[in-house]
Amino acid sequence: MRIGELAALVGVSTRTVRHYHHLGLLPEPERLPNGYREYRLRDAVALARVRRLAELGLSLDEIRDVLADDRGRELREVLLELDADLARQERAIAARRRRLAALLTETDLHPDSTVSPDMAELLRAVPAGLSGFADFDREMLTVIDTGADPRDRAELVELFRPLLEPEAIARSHDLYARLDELADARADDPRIPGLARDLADHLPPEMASAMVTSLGGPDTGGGWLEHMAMELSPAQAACFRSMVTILKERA
Amino acid sequence: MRIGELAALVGVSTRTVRHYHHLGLLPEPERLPNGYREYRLRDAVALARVRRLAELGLSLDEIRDVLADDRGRELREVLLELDADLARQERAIAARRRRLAALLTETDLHPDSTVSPDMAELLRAVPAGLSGFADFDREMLTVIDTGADPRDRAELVELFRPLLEPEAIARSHDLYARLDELADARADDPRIPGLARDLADHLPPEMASAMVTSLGGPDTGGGWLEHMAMELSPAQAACFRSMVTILKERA
DNA sequence: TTTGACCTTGCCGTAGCGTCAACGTTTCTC
DNA sequence: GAGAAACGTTGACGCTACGGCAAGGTCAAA
Repeated sequence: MRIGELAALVGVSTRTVRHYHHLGLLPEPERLPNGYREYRLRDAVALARVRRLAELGLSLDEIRDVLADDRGRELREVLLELDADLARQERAIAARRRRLAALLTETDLHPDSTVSPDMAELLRAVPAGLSGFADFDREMLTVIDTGADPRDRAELVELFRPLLEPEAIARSHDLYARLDELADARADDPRIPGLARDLADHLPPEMASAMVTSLGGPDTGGGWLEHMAMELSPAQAACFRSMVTILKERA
Repeated sequence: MRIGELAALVGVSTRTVRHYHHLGLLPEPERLPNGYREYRLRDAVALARVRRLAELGLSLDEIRDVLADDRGRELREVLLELDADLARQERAIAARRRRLAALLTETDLHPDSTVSPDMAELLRAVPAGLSGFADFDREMLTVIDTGADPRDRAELVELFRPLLEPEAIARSHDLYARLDELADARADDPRIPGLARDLADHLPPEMASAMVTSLGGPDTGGGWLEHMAMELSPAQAACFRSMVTILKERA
C-alpha cells in the first residue's frame, strides 16, 4: 500500500501521514526501491489509533505519550483532564454567547458598547453624547473595565454604586455641565473652587478615600489618575487638583 | 505614558501592544528623543477597544475590519457570524464530551476502544482476546470506522446488523476457531472448502453482494480487501478466495 | 512519447502572541 | 559616582497541526 492509499483508507491527507512520521507518532515503513513508502495493514491500524485519539481532542504530544506508555493507565488520566478542559471551554463559550446576545439586542451597536455587564450598569448612569466631560468619563470607565481583573471590577462597581441613585444622577448632570463650561476657561477661573467643593461632596466617601490613597501610594492606579488629569483643560485640571486637596483635608 | 504603563493599564503584555502596532490595529504614537514610544490616554482607549473585541472572540483581522468600517454596521454581521460559529463549537464540544463520558465508563480503557458508538455495538459481537482472527477482524473494523464518513458508517452498520443476532454470534465463534486452526496450515489444506462454504453461508446476503461488487469494481473499497487478504496465512487467504468465488457464483 | 497521477523532500504560512537575544536608557541604591 | 535592576528598542524563532507550493522523480495509460 502506498501513502495515498493508506491516507484514503483512514481518511486523512498524505501530508498528515508524513507529518505523523515526522513527529514520531507513526513509524516509518519500509521503502520500495524507488523510494516510495510501502505500508502494511498494521500501519493503517496504528494510524487509525492516532486519528481517533486526535479526534477526541488530544494534542499530538499527548497522543505520543499515551501510545508510549500504552495500555490505558495514563489514557484515563489524560481523558479526565481533557474532559475538564472541554468543560471549561464550554462554560467560556456559553458566557461569551450570553454577552453576544446581550450586545445584539442593543440598538446602537458600537465597539465601545462591548463592556462587561457590571460596567454597562455603571455606564447607564453617565449620559452619552450630551457632555464632553461625561463622554470622557465613559471612555475612562471603559478602559478601566477592560484592564481590571474581575475582583477589582466588582470592588469598583461597589464604589460607584451610590452614584446610581436617581438624585446622584441628577446632581451629576449639573456637575458635568459645569465641568464642560470650564473646557475653555483658564486655571484661575472663579467658578473652580465652588465646583471642586461640589464634586468632593458628590463623591461617595469610600470612593473619595480610594482616590486619595490611590494618588498617594505608588500602586498601579496612581499614575493613571495623573494621566487622566493631563488630558483635561487647564481649568478642569485645576478643579480636579482642588477637589483632591479638599478630599485629602477631609481624610 | 510608556509602553509598560499602557500595557499594565489595559491588562495586556507589552509584546501584545507592539504586536497590535505591527498589525496596524493600534496607531504608532509619538516617540521620545530616546526612541521610546510615548502614549496618551486615547491610545489606552483604542487599545481597550481592540481588547474587548478580541475577548469576544473576533480575530485580529476581523477587528481591523470592524474598526476600519467603524460605526457598527459591519460589527453586527460579524457578531452574528461569530455567534453561529460559537454555537457550532459548543455543539462539537458537547458531542466530544458525550463520547468521552461513554469511554470513561468502560472498564478496559485502551486507544483501540475509542471507536464511534455505532462501531462499538458491532465490536461487541466480535470476541476480543480469544481468537487471533477475531482480533484481526476487530482491528479492521476499527480502521474502517476511523476512515469512513458517517453515511458509509451507518450503511456498514446496517450490513452487519444480522451478525448481531445471538445465533449468528454463536456461529461466528465456531468459524473464528476454525480460521485460527488454519493459521499454520498450507494452501491445500482439506479443511478449506468446508470452511469457505460455511463462511459464505454465514454472511448476510447484502453484505456478501457488497463484498463481491467491492472486489470487482475499481472503487475505494477494492484494494482494501486485497490488502486484508495479503495479511492472512496462505491457508486463510485460500479460504477467503474460495469463499469469494462461492459468493460470486451465487450472485 | 507525452500526459497525468502518483511519489519524494523541503520550506513558507497560518493566530496570537511568548520568549529569548543583544543592545541602549532610566532609575534606584549604595 | 558607579553598579544593578528595571525599563525600552528591534529582530527572530517557537508554538499547533497541518495546507500549499516548488522542484523534482516514477509509473501507468493513451
